[in-house]
Amino acid sequence: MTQNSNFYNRHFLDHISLDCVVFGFHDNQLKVLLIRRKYTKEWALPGGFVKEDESIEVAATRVLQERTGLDDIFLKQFNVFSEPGRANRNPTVTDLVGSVANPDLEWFNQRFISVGFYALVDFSKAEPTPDSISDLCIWKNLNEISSLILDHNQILNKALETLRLQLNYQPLGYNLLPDRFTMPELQKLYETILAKELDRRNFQRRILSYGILNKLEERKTGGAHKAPFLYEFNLENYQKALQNGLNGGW
Amino acid sequence: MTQNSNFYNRHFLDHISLDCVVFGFHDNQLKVLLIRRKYTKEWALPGGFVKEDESIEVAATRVLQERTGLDDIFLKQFNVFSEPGRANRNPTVTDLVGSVANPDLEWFNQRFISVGFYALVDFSKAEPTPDSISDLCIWKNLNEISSLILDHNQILNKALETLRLQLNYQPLGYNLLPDRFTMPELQKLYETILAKELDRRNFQRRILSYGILNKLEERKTGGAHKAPFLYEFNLENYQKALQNGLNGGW
DNA sequence: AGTTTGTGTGTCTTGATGACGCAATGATAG
DNA sequence: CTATCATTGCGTCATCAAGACACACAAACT
Repeated sequence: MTQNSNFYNRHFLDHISLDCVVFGFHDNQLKVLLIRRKYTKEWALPGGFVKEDESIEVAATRVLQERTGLDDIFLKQFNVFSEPGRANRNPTVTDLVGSVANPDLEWFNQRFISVGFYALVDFSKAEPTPDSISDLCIWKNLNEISSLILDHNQILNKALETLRLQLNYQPLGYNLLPDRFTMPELQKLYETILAKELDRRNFQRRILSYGILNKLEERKTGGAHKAPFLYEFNLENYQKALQNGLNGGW
Repeated sequence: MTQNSNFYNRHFLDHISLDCVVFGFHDNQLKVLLIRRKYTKEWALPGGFVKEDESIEVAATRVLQERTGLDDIFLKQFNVFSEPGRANRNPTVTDLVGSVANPDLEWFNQRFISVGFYALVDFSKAEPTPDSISDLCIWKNLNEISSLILDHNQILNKALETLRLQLNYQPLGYNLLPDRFTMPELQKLYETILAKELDRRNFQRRILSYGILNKLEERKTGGAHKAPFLYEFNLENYQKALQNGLNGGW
């Protein structure tokens, strides 16, 4: 009985993979971390496999550490992708490495069931790093992402949909914005995720009513036009809001 | 390379299982479908494995068909449970079948990563049926469920938590109540899931404002006290509400 | 200095929500 | 047969959140 297989001398569970939709925010644009396969030059979500002694969350954390250099990433599993059809579209071994010299690489040809995670990271702190089968790992603007391998477009869309839902009962921004930020920046983040415009004044009133922000004395200098105030997240209340939800319907 | 193994002559993927938290509603009580292991007499959630040609959703549907006799069940995956510690607590083969006569049964001793589903079914239409390694399959009142095998208590709690969250932006009841029902019955369903009492009059106003109910002329006879009106779900609006959400925060 | 553009703050209205009142109904008890 | 009682139907009031919008202020550019 083989419970696992070798891949570059590491033990992974058969049939189980994970894919990460890593969101970042920069230049008022929502960005997603992508990797590019060495040989096919196709784009894909960063992903990985599960070691013998790892939970799938630990595995995802490890993968993200490798891809971004960051620990302590906000991570959430949101869906399992398991259509048998996924496997048909799996890259062949040669797609991945360009040769089949290593018999261990046949391991890639099995059917995979993939657990989707989405992650929120501070754009400025991440250092995108490709994995062994990729030659590029970079941020792409959400609206400039075209065709990804396999069902990765579907995974990305589902992640966005989930993020939008979560927005309704969870605070957001701490993991995506720098420590100090302006109200327009926070609003732009919301608008980008929701893909719609919000009223400036109503947005501010609502966000402030959650009590998750500290208003600073300082203003953002350097920009053209009137200098906006800087804010920071009130971590204590932010965590509370994450746990208890924001509005709570019933 | 073994991509799968035999178990009673059927091919399942290694390492992957699924567990279902099946909710039903009867006698103003929220109930969960449980099975009892033949040899250890321990209680567990109904579950199963994934065949070569199945998605995990199809596998869960098949399992639920076998356990309840029902097709077209409301089903939703809500979490993946993958702690390596789960495996340590896996039942031994002898726990499951009482002997190791069949070498295929060693298959159970591998590590499993389990996808959790919750299901909502019409209590009166389900016919609980045990699987091959169980001697009982019955409904248990939510508040009378004690210790389950492995991490099944944790799975159940997470399912409940998810259900409560969904309640905030999705209609609920069509899958759990008979075709025609009274307002107090619907309210009791909500109260049971939320584990708190709601104001009768405010509940009615709010539920009716969603436009997912048709009020019938008929009243429920037979009960002591004033006869309440009967309602049915407006399926068209109900489906719309499922898709678009109820309140929509932003 | 006036214009432009974005920001800070406030008002008005509408609608949803929570708390609660009261009359009507239908079985049951005396 | 009538009083009682629990439950239901329907309504009111106050509060608060949310959308639409007005106006003044600040910083840079012409």
